[in-house]
Amino acid sequence: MAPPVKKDDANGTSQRSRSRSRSSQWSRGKSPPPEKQAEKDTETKDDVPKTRGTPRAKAPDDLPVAAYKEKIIDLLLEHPTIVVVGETGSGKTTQIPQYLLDSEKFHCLFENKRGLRVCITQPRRVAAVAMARRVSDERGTRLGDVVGYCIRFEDKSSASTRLRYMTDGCLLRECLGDPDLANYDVVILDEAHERSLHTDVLFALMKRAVSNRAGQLRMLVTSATLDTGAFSEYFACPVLEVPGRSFSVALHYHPVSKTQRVEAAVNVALNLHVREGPGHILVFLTGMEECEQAVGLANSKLQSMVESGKQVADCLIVPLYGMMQSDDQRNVFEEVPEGCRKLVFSTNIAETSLTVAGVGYVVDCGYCKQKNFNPKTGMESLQVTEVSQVQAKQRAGRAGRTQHGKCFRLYSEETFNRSLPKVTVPEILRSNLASVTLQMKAMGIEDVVRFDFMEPPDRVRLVKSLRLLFLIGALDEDGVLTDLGRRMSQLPLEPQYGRVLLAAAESGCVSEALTLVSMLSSEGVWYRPSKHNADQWEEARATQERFLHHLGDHLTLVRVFSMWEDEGCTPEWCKANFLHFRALRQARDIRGQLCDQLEKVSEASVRDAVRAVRNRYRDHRDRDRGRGGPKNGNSVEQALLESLCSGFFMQTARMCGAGGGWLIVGENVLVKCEAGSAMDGSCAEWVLYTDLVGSTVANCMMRTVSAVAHKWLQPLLPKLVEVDLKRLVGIEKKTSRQEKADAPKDASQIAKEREVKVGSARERYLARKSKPAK
DNA sequence: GATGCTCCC
Repeated sequence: MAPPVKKDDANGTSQRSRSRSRSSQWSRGKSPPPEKQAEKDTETKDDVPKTRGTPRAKAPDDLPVAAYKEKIIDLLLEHPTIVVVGETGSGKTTQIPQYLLDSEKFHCLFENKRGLRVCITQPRRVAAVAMARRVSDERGTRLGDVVGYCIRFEDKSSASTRLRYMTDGCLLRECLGDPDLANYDVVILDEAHERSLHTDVLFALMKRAVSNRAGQLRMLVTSATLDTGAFSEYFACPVLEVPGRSFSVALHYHPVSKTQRVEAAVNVALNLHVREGPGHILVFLTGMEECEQAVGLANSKLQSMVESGKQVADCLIVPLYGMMQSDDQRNVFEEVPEGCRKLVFSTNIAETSLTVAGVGYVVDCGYCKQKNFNPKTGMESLQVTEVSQVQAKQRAGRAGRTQHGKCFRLYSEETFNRSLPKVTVPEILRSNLASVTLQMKAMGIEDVVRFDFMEPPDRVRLVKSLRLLFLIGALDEDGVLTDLGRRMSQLPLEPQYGRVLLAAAESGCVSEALTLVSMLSSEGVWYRPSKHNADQWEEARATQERFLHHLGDHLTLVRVFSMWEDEGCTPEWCKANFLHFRALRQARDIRGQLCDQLEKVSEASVRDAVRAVRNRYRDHRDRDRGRGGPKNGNSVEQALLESLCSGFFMQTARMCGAGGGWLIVGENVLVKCEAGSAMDGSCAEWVLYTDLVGSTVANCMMRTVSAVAHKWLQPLLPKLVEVDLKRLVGIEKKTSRQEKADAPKDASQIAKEREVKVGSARERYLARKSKPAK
């Protein structure tokens, strides 16, 4: 463990009485040291070889992976693809690329004489950067020279770069222009066990590329779990196991009912605190509310223990979750004085993304939240789900990084073995595939439905994504990529947003559309304090209400962004207005990138248009400040909403009855706006939404909603019934056998028509019903 | 009667 840093305590109060006040003071008040620290750079990657004390450029030569150096090279000489299983701390991410780079005999394998080029993918940006830094240090070179990295917004590599660390998403995008990856001789897909969406798609693309390149492209897949059957079967390749180097973790099972998990977790944690020796405590819960609740609970329980005269050591109690203010998040990683224990209540952010140093005890509630996209309804839900066995092991492993640890699972061993799924459902089976499908089409993969995925997504999911791409004009009726589609694929966006930008570029609102799409792409602009803090919660609600635009949430977002820019893009303004600075800054970065890329793919000149708007805005700034925006702004606002329709006309709904909600087009589903929406309580005839959220069809809500005019939708809506899925999927055209297969389609057509009739009958009924009630 | 785990281009 790192030596404890002397931290002077301004209060000078006694160790004993401090436990409560200190924790609250640390988690809020004192601002962090004024170092210019990038967000979330506190992360350390599991694989980084540990060096004690001051960092040392040389890699420790006792890394477990070192013993396998020759074996890895030989295997990779012999097989185009291999899988390496290495537990945390084996050094695989940093060392293997160097072994390849330094091996004479490995170089001989390749015909090209430009020098070996290796690409190593990571699921996370920070990891890609950290790994590149580390390896560059070890080799004593300048970052960006022999060793570099490439992540969104930042390419720190050059023509001389041999080892290129990058995010999986970046490599996927690179595949667009270069499907066989001619730029590389070796590709290493790291952290494959995480099964990120992009890595899963890369599996398939790489398999193809390896075969196309006939021996001149080698691939190495690394995974942390032992469950590699799926990998070796899919790639038909050997698996090499490298031992890890972490401490043992003793498992304890302590089943509690699902509803009591927060309180139980707090009790177990406090018990550990009172009884056990050194080592911080990390508790896994499902979300922000639970973490905040647990912090409150733990503080008050500890307080009453102290009051009842119990001997309790000092303890810093903090929450940790992604949406936390960055100062607060940083406090979690600060050193504590000797003798003081950290008790961290965290979401699964601490599972892989962030590492809290010095953890000796883990409490695992056995649940996590998982995002799920329902292709049938287009609904996104966030569900509390049982963790997988792999995830549970990952959580437990967090206790054994620096010492022998203990892990308390709030479920039985039987549950672990019988009920928990072995692995987490891969993202590709839970996600909206529109973007992935479009990219594959753009790479020339025609038959997406029968593509050789390692774990093929649902047919419904794939077909739905094709349908969506057809609706927005990215594919023609035979599923062939259109020119419009090619341009959309070039933009790092969900295809629907890409469609909106391209439409906006033609209709004079491109600057506003760039702002809107950037705000939508950046997550969580609104700061919503925990409900446990009622005053702050209400203050936030009231403050945010002032931004609302009467035409909806989309224009509200545009307004927020331009006001922020107008106020100098400061974090202070964000704080005062309950907005996430991080999100706005991210939106600004995205906006810049999109502006450049849209310029390349759009026929109109985007940069000029944006500049013109900025100048106009500057000239009129003082006069126009205030809620309405520019006087002639109405037309720009309408143009923006109209552009929005071209990407989202299938996500619109019509007012049903008086105040009864809206009925989604083409579906028989009644929906409302999410609370806090600008359209909540509105009686706009037609609304458009960019997200639909909820857990069941019965309680789904529109999120980010705007009023739209029917005349904008009218020309677009007929497309909804025009789509012929069979043609789209690419099933061969009319044969006699085919005609038979068409019969059920007619039946479904009839069913659909009936559905529409029932829908309108229901609508009339609801309208009647709500009238006398008024 | 109700709200947001985490990443990525």
